[in-house]
Amino acid sequence: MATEGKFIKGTSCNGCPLRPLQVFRSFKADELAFVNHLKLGELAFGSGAAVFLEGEECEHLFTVLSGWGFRYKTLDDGRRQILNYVMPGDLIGLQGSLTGEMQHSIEALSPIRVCVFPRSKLSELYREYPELAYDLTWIAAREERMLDENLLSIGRRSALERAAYLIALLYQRATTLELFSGGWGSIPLTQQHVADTLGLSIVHTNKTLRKLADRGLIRWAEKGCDVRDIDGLLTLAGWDGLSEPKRPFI
Amino acid sequence: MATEGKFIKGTSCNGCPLRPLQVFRSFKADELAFVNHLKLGELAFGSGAAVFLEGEECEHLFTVLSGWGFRYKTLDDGRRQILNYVMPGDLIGLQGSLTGEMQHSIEALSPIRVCVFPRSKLSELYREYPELAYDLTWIAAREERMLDENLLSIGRRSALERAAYLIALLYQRATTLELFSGGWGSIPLTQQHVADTLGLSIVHTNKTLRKLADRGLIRWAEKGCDVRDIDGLLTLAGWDGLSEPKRPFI
DNA sequence: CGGGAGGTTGATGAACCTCAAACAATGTGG
DNA sequence: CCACATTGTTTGAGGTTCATCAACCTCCCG
Repeated sequence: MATEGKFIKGTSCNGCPLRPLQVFRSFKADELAFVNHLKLGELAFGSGAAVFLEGEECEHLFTVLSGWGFRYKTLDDGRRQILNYVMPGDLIGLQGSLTGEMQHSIEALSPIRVCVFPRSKLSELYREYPELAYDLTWIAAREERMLDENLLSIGRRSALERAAYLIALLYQRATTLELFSGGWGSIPLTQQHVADTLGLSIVHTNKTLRKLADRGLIRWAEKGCDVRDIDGLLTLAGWDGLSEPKRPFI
Repeated sequence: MATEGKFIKGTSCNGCPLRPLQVFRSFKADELAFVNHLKLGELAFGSGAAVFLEGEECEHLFTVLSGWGFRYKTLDDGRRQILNYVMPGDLIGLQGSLTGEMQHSIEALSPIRVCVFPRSKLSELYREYPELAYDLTWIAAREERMLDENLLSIGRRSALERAAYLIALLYQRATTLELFSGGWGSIPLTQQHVADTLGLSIVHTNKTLRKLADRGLIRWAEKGCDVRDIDGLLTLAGWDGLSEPKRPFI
């Protein structure tokens, strides 16, 4: 896999698949026009492709249009920590655009399409569209909130609670985005990904997931995970669940 | 302790203790005037005071002027995770200002003074001062970067490496702010704080810190920690150290 | 003088990691 | 078509790391 992204030029924001979704706020006409003006085109990555690599210069900002990915960092000896997952509507590369160099990597979990913006036009955005600028800050703050939750989970929850929290979170995020609507869909993960998210070894992750499956909370499918009992997961994790009101995206 | 904050009205930005520091970018005259216009006054908290509590409505933004504090979250049964430390120049309450309700708590580690801004004037800032707006996003992205590092540490480093990383980080952040200039200063922590940051029990934290001390890397002082060998800590943690160019603050 | 907060230490067991092996599913080249 | 490699999952054995419990100690303060 790990294919380079394929570039698709000149697609308009009018047919954006995100815009109809309930979760996202609607744009005013001039904002939409401006975002359309920002947009360079789209990129498509195959499953397993590197969207960004740590240390790279970052000329572009991406908004995910479809597909799953994950952000991660590694230590020198190869130990990997997954920081968060990226899903449709998420903005990626903002950190890099502000500081010049990416401090983390991003990899596609499934085939993924992103919308491409040049970072050179960011200052124009800040000057001309204060509400979009506010949205950017809001988006950064949302990411921060997710990281806070994640840190709490890894630092203070047991392996079983952690796994329950992770799967419940991914399930709810995906549900809000209507990714599972119309029948079925699995969370496209390997147990290695789960392990690297929870800070556990793959062996212990396997045994932990088995416990969740034995309790009827999840089912491990071919290349992924199905949720069987979301309330059970939430209870086990001691978590209230996701509350996301209408939110901005760019 | 845990005293309520004492409010001090009408202090100007001209005498701001942060402005002379090398780390911070300088303001243009009109920006400075605007920030001064934003500023309501200052608040002083005693050591151990609650600056913010999770779930609170958040009317104000604070910029730390002096002192140390920490951000944390807790699970229902009381387990606590420290997410990050706040030091002079850090903006706190941004998350809450954007989403209405604080998702984490902040407590003072030492006596702390903060600068108070009303969140109601944020929209004015975004409309009139795009560069300050950009700075706000930048600041949010910086916090995100620190959380990424933290997550990597807790998820994938051993207890000893984690402790080394934490102390090295705090030491370097403090050094950049010239907090230890002119002789001596310790990082004002208890071992309970270290434990809640690293996701360890207090007993094991104690044994881990003892190992660092036995190796001559740190010295545990009365109510705090002195760094003896910063390079040793960095090597042990497998970390390059902090690289912070001039950065914005509000 | 007593009490509380913070630090230190040892014993014991649980949680988790590493090593090792095996299995199923899938794809590849001959 | 089969032999073979690859990727992902599963399981057991044995060892390390870490948590919990229980003391005890020091320092500081009322």
